[in-house]
Amino acid sequence: MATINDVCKLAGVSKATVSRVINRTGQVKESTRKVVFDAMEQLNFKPNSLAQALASNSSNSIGLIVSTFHGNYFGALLKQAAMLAEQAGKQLLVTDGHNDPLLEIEAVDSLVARRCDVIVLYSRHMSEQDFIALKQRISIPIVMINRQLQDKSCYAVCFDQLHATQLAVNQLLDMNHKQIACITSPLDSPTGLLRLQGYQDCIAQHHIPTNPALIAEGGNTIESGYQACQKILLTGAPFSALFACNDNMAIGAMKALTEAGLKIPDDISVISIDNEAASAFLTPPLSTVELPIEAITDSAIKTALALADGQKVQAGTKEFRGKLIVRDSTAYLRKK
Amino acid sequence: MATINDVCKLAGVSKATVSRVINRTGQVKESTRKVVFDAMEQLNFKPNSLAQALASNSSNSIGLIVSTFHGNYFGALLKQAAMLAEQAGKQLLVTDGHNDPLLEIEAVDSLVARRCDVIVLYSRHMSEQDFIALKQRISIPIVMINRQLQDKSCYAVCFDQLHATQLAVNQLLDMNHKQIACITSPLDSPTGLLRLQGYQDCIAQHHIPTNPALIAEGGNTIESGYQACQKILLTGAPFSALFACNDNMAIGAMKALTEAGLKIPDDISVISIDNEAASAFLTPPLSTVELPIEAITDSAIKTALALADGQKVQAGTKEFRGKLIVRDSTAYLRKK
DNA sequence: CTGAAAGCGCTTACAG
DNA sequence: CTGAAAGCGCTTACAG
Repeated sequence: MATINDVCKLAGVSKATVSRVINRTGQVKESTRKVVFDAMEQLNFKPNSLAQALASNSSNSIGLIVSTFHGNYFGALLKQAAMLAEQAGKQLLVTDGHNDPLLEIEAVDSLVARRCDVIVLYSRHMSEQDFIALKQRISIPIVMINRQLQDKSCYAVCFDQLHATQLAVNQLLDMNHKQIACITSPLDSPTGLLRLQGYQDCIAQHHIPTNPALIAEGGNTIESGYQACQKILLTGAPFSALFACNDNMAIGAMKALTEAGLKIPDDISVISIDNEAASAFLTPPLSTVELPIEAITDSAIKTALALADGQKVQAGTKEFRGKLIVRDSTAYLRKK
Repeated sequence: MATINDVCKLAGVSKATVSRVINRTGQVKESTRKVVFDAMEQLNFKPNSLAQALASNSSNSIGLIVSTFHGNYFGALLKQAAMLAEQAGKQLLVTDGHNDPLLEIEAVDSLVARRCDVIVLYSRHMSEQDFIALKQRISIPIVMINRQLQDKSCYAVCFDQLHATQLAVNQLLDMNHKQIACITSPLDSPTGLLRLQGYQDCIAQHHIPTNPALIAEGGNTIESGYQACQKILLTGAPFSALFACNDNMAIGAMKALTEAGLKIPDDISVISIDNEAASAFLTPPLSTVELPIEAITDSAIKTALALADGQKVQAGTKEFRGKLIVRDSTAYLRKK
């Protein structure tokens, strides 16, 4: 692979000059620019970005850690992030955090070793304490996605989980449902806990006692929603509506309900959170809460870009709100 | 950020020695190893992988270009690739090719600039000619996913598209369907063309004339499947079965059929290709062909790893076959 | 077992 | 407008 020295020889100029034409920096006479350019073409020369990064002390890249590569949710996030990074002329280095706080830290370290200009971390499980420690340890700015942080000196963006949950559950309550089942997200994560809490708060505000038989923990997958719903059905506890903490679990639950001979929404109303692409095309179409995944990604990446650029950025957590989308899986409770 | 020189000073040894303990290479007395190790700990030193790559002339990374970050399909591929790369102790550099041959070439060049040890390219649109030219131009080994290449000196893995299509369409034919509609993938890609051809071949083999009114081009999305199906319905041409070239389009089509008052599978059988996670949970569950996405990724990455390692690898295209999964969206044609 | 020195492929003051 | 030289943070023969 041709190096800058090969170009120098062929063009008969110094490395400094070649560097200037590569980077369009400083003054270069048009005629010598052309000579250098032709030499680069002829040798099929591509500057080694590792060497550039080392010499200029800037890798011109932003590191992104996602919880998992799986699913439409992170697909949308990655797509948006890649687009913004490209627009800004930055490399995007993407890493899989494997949904595990320890592996997330490893992922961050690998990004640190590659000297990213800034790191964006989407974490479901890392404790705030660990995050702060991490932030102190590395000397690269880091922005967190998906978490409401107490520490106001951190950069973070997240969804208003309680609000999203309220939108969903209140919709059921407004339709006169009293006996509302809930399939939760994994309860070892802050998001899972917040959504469960939101559900419980809404129920409590309407002076409805919580019924543990109507709550089952899921794993965010279709299959887990199916199983959790079967578990609730098995208790025999009556309910007229179901709130699933994400669309995938709602899809699984709808299957379990249908198999149990229940009609949606005639017998059971179903609502959830996410607005996956498939949700509008289910039978019946799923009522859900859309989360502004593009907007949150935008905010995180733009903050990161500004930080990488050395700009002063307002610290703290920015919160984004979801939007209720009512479709045909929810209906008013019929008087019996 | 601490450098190797800081560690040298603190530990009172030379760079060579520090390098040896970092890389566990050569002999180092246990006592000095410990001194160096402690110094690294104390300084929170992480070797700069850019400098390592430059000095050792190996970036220890494999570059991967996907057609798009969107969707479960590439999510599964990325997840698998990330796992294998990690196991092998390699960095995985992922880039978005934006489903466009020109941007794919740009993506490859950016990976070349980063001096990946090997590149894996998933391309839907790049012509074989362009690929060969690309391969010649860069001096890094490259393996192609998703394409059957004529040139036997290239490394490639792909699905047997004709076979997958036959599995689906023959299932319909075996169930006595004669009038079979088809929603194609985009016809500007080899995969789209192959699947259409497979459909046409099967029909022809059963001496059934092709009816252009029963064929509509889709865009691989749910929405496009919905629209394509409406278009077919509008022609008024009778059909008892529908083959959609992927699950997403089948989901959209099922919606359109249901809205038109048709029952699946009583009035219309539906089958497709992909076996998305949601497909088993639709009403009715979707018959489809599962493609071994993990296996193909495995093969591509392992080939890449061997190439990066300088091993001799058998060139040519490896082909993988899908598996028919019959569920309830298909039924025997009822005699009328 | 350890160190001095050259080198990886660039960038960037500094001088002219 | 251009070049010589130092330096980025490492690795790797080579010598001892």
